[in-house]
Amino acid sequence: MKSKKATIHDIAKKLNITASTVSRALKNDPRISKATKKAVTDKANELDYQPNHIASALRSGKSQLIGVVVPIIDRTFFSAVIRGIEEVAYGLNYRVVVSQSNEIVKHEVSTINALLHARVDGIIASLGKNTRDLEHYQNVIDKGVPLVLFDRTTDDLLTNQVIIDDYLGGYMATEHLIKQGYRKIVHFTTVNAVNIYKKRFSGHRQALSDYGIPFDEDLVSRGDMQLEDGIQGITKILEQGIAFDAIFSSSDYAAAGAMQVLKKKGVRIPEDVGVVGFSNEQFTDLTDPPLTSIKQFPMEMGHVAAQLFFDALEHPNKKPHPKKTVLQPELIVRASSLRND
Amino acid sequence: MKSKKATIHDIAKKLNITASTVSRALKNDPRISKATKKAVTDKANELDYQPNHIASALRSGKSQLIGVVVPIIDRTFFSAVIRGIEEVAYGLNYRVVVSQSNEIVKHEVSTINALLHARVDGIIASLGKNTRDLEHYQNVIDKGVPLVLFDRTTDDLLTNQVIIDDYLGGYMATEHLIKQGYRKIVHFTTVNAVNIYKKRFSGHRQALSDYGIPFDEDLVSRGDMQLEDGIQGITKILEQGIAFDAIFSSSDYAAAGAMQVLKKKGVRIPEDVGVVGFSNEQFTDLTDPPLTSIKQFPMEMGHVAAQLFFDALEHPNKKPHPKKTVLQPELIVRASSLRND
DNA sequence: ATAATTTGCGCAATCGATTGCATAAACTTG
DNA sequence: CAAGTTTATGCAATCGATTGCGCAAATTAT
Repeated sequence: MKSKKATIHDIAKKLNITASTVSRALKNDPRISKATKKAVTDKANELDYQPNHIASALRSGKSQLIGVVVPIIDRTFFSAVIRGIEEVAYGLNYRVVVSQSNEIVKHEVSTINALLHARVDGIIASLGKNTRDLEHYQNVIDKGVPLVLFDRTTDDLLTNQVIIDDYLGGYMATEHLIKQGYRKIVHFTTVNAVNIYKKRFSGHRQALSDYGIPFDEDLVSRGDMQLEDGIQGITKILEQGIAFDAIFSSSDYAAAGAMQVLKKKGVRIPEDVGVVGFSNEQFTDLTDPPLTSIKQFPMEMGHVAAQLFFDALEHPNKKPHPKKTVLQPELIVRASSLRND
Repeated sequence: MKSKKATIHDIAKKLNITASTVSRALKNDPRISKATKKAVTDKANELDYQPNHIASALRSGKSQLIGVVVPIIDRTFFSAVIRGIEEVAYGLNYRVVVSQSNEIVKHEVSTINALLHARVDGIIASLGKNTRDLEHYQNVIDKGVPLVLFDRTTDDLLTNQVIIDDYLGGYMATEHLIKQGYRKIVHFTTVNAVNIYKKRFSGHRQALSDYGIPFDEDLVSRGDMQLEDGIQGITKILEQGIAFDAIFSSSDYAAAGAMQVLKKKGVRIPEDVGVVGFSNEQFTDLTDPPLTSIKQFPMEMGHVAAQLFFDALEHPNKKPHPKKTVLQPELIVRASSLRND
């Protein structure tokens, strides 16, 4: 009940030695005799001694905390990355503080500042969709706090990054559709120029070009990549009477929205129109038909991000050469794009 | 670049006063003159002073950290609860440390201990499916650390809880099916006796009873509530030739699995079989047909959990009367259970 | 046996912020 | 004007762990 937590001073008092000796004994300092070490560790166990992280954090200036900032937590992708980070961090006795920016720049800024304020030892983050001004991140770097960006990153900051090869993902998706015999491929992308979507778009165009299919701007639909945007995007294209036989959406959500519309109109998937999404969200197995998508290995991304973070932590001076790790995506073929002809 | 963080001592030195005065001035202590206060706050701004949380944590014994333990982070439900907790916590200048137990008891135990070790000011948790032994949680209570349980809770611990009325949810789901004219309702529940699933089951039976429908144990399928369990569960029932015209699954995932099997067999949903899930996961809009489900208001649950936490924090002695807040679920009707006859 | 090392441990300061107690100065009151 | 109050601030300890420096005792070398 009222058992106050034991400190090194309590141990010291019981053994008639000083706290310094206890501290050294616990840290296995060679200057302390074996006998004393044993006495100390025994007594520590007896008193259920737990070192006070806060005290050592104050002394060492390290909080053993990593701040993680994501746009939104309830996406399979981001929560899996977080899990990946946690796995590495916990093994090294670090805790993870998760914050969401909710895609709102103001939140992102204030959450970054709050984390600095809380003296986290570093920050691992993915940029919000609308983040243009990078001052708050530059501020992190300037303060010498290790920063790792993942997935939604930027090359305008001199810092470590982990990304997947979005260009390749876009290429694979489109190539797959072409090989299945689709030719007039609608592409869903964003209005704002987020890096990852731009790259997927590039990959898409390159695949078209490589297979001798002319690129048609009319087939590009721009929106916010949500379910609703997929619905509206495809509806508009149908209304305009633009002919198409496939959709490559840079988001699974928009793809799902488009499928709903198409099915309602009696368009058969994949017979009449093939559909490929991006991210391999959990629900891609559950749509009808199941949605072909690009898998991104988010757990692994989390592992790498954490490793880059700990590397940076160990070499606080090594700023000149930020590392950029690129992971390979994988095409997961499901029924929505499998035409058997 | 090399700007060391300013401390109250730096401010004090520049103003030729002591750190005590600075500290008091910043905390708006009435004993300090207005002139001094202004000088201090001005200088603090000038030096970009940020109070060191770690130092005050050491002094006050408070870390301004809430540990949150969930079985798994990438479920809409849990991540929304976390967001709800964050919203309240951030407003009160608290940070949230999120940990996943991954439904593994050993992880749950070690993560709880790690959080205590990290001196969090309290813990908000949801029990793992396989958690029987509650010693690690009892330990939290015994140490006087505020503990709030949500959703997957237990009455075997004397602590605050937030739950939704799972009994009512089960009742509403079944009543809805009955009102739509379904009579032979399969129920998916767990093998292990997790509270929430037991209550949904009770509600289900009560609804049957209230509408004069005999309960049939053959219609109950027990599994782990994942997609795969839904597939296997319904497959087995079909193989056994047990007649049924509806499914009430205590999990959206299992419901989705069952729907896949039924559609493959040519069973029409909702004409031949009506389906209702539970949790209102994001994908329930995306299945074909969209899945009727029970919405749980997870953000609100997070809010309440955080409030209970802060209440407990303010009244560390008030142990005798743990509060139990029960939230009302809501039936979200979609096409999977709408029979138009 | 004395000098030179090594071994084992204590002292005291430090990390920043906080706070009970003391004190000097300014002001009020009789 | 002396005594009592109030006002504004300083002093020093505290929270717990860590660490450079120093010093005795034990051990080894000469």
